Amino acid sequence: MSHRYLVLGLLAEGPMTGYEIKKRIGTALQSVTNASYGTLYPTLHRLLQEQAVYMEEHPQAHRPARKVYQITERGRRELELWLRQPAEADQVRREFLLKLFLARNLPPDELKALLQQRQRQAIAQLEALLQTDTKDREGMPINQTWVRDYTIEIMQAELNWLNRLMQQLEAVAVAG
Amino acid sequence: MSHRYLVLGLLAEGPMTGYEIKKRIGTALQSVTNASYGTLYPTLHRLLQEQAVYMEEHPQAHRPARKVYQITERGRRELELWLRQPAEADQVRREFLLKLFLARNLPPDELKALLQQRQRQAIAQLEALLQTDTKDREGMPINQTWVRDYTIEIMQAELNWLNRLMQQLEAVAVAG
DNA sequence: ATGGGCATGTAAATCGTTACATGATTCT
DNA sequence: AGAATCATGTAACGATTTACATGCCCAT
Repeated sequence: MSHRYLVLGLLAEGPMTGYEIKKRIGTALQSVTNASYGTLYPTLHRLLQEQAVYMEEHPQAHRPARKVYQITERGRRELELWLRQPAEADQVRREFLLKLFLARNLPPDELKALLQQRQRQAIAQLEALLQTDTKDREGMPINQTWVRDYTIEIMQAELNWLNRLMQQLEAVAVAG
Repeated sequence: MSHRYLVLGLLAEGPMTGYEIKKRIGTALQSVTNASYGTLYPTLHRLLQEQAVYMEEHPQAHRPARKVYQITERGRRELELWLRQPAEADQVRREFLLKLFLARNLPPDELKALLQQRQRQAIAQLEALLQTDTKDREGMPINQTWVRDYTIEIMQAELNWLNRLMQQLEAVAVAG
C-alpha cells in the first residue's frame, strides 16, 4: 500500500487536513497518482490508529471541523525506512500500448487515427506542463520540479516515437 | 476491465489455452501488464459464458486437459469496437517518482544512492530489451516491435533525465 | 533429488473508485 | 442563479494479487 507513504510523505512537509492533502496531490503529483477521498480518509484513520500521525480538531461554524494531521516520530521513521528501499520496477500499463499491440486487427487508416489521437493527447498534456513552468516556477519546491521535468521528458520521448512510427507507416503506404 | 480485451486480443491472433496466454503476455507484453492466473482464468470463463470465445477440451494423460479457447465472431466485433475507442490518458504511477518527490526528507548521499540504484535498474532493463533485438527480431510480429521500441525510447528518456539530475546535484554539491 | 515447466483452478484478502450524504460560503 | 470551494466521511462494488491445491514429466 503505497498510499500510506504518499500521505506520510506529504505530512512530512507539514501539518495538513485530508482535504489539503488531496489538493496537494492535484497540483504536485497529478501525473503520478490520483488518490481519491475514499482512499485518503481511511488511510489517515489507519495511520492515526497506528500512531504514525496524530490529529488536532479545529471546530468551525457551519461546516465540518478541520482535522489537522501531523506526522509523529514513529511515522517519520517508517517513511525514511521506506524511502531507502529500492523502488520496484513497475509496469507501464498504458491502455494505449495495449491497443497498439492489438491493432493488427485494424485497417491501416484506423491505426493511423489511433496514433494521431494519441499524438494530440500527448501534445495537450505537454503544453499544460510547459505552461505551469512560466507561471509559477519560482515558489515551486525542487522535488516538484523533478517530477515535472521527468514527466516532460517522458512525454517528449513518446512524441518522438509516435512521429517515427507514423513516418514508417507512411513510407510503407507509399511503397505498397 | 481491460483484461477482457487483453485476452480477446491475444485470442484474435489464434487459439490458445490460458496457460499460453500467460506465457505470451510474459514474452510480448511484460512491460505493459502482468496479469495473473487469478485474473486470466476467470476472465476466460466469463468470455465463454458471454460467447465472445468458445472452448475445446483436449484431454491429456497425467495432467489437466488443455482447454483451447478461440475467439468468436461476436468477440471479434467487440474487440474491434474497443480498439476504435480512444485510449484514456493514464497516470504514470511510478513508485520511484513518488519516492523521488518525497526524498527531500533524505540526506543528499542517500538521494544519490536512490538515483544510482534506479540508473542501474534502467540500464539493466534497457540492455535486456536491446539484446532481444539481435537474437530474434526476424520472427517478431510488427506490433510486438512497436511495444518494444516504445519501451526502449522511454527507458532512454529516463536515463537522460537521471543523468541530468545527477549532474545538477553534483554541481550544487561542489558549489556548496 | 530438485527445480522448472506443464496445466488447471479457487478463496481470501486487499485495494481502490464511484457514488452518495450533507450543507454553508464565495466567486462569476 | 449556479458553480466551485470548503470539509468530512461511508457503502457498495469492482478489480487484482497472493496463496493455496494438485501432480506428472523432464532435464540437470
